[in-house]
Amino acid sequence: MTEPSGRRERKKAATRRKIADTALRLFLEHGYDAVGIRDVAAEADVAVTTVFSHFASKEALVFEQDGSFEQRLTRAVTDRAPHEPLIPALHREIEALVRHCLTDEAAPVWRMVDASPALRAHEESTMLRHAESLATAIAADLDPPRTATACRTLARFVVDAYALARDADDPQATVDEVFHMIEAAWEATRPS
Amino acid sequence: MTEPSGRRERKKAATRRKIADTALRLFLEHGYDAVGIRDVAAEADVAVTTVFSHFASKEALVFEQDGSFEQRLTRAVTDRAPHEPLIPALHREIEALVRHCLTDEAAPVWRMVDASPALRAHEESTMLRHAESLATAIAADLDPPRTATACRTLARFVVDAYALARDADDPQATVDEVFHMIEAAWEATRPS
DNA sequence: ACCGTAACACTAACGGTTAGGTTTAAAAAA
DNA sequence: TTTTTTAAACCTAACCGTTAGTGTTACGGT
Repeated sequence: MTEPSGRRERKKAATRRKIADTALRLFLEHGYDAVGIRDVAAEADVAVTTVFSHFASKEALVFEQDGSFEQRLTRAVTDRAPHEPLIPALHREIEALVRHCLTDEAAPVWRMVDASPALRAHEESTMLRHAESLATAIAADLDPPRTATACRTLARFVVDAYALARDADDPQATVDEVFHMIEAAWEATRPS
Repeated sequence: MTEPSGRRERKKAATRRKIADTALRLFLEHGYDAVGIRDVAAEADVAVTTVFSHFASKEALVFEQDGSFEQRLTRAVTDRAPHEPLIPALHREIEALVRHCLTDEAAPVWRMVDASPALRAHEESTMLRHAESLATAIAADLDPPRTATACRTLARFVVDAYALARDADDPQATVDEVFHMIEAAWEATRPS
């Protein structure tokens, strides 16, 4: 059909990035609740409707490039070294993701998220969606297969590890401790 | 101070119940999204502001008597028979709670909740709040104490069991399977 | 009988979100 | 090139949940 070539797409992407950048800047400067969509639109020099044609909601402006999270989780399962056990691979990936949240670049955003109920709620439900796709990735990639329930449960436990570690005093240690429990839970699903 | 006696309180309770009943009826009849707060207020013959003086949000109209959930979870921990192990007590309670959701009375409401993103999001975040208070209840009531992280993790796993069972094909079996994993995870936290 | 106050009402607005219909400019067709 | 089509962005105006401001009523304590 339409070969993806050209100015139109570039302009669209530029508009999108301009909106997202402007929004994040304003949010961090003045606080998420203090900045309205109309403010974002004005500062980015676009119409309000344009904002919503690029982003489904105000919260989505904050989690702009969050497609990566789901990808990284599922790839940690599917792209791992042959015969590498599942849990350590997930352990490593969650640890990396948690560490990324503590970056100087990412930390202020997460502080903002934790401060806003709307943003927290949005994050929680996207986490659950991610857990679902992680569950299917796990189910698809299992040498001795497990129950669908076991896979779904593991997936939820894994995203729990992420969530728990993110607002723990010692995120690093928390990831390890939770994964120690996850490992045991997963062992218990071994078909005898 | 003011002894809680009399007509005023009765009238207030009556108004509250009338609003909640009307709202739930309209929601089930026409769908949650199709019914506005103004519709609820008109049908209950109260002002819109009165609705919000009794309920914090539109979603709260659906989860009217949901204070019981948190209580039942924490009481399953604190009020259990002396020396009864923790996990089976939680197992029984979650099983009972899940079974309650499948009641002819409660099932349509949950179908409605599952159909509405707003309601789902609301439920998810209240679940996480419940997990937090369950975690403190667990931490307070432990013969050989465990890490705060271990308690929080267990609490989240338990509410995961509830959530997973509620939209599983065989809720009963799912509760058992998830709790089998939880039991193993909890064993792994035993101080050696 | 009186007063304080809790419950409710009314109006008007704010902020996120969407629908309707128009303009602009890129892409494809002629 | 010129024409036609299409998709991005615009504007206006509204809808809906929610809240603030400001009464008004009637219950309860004195």
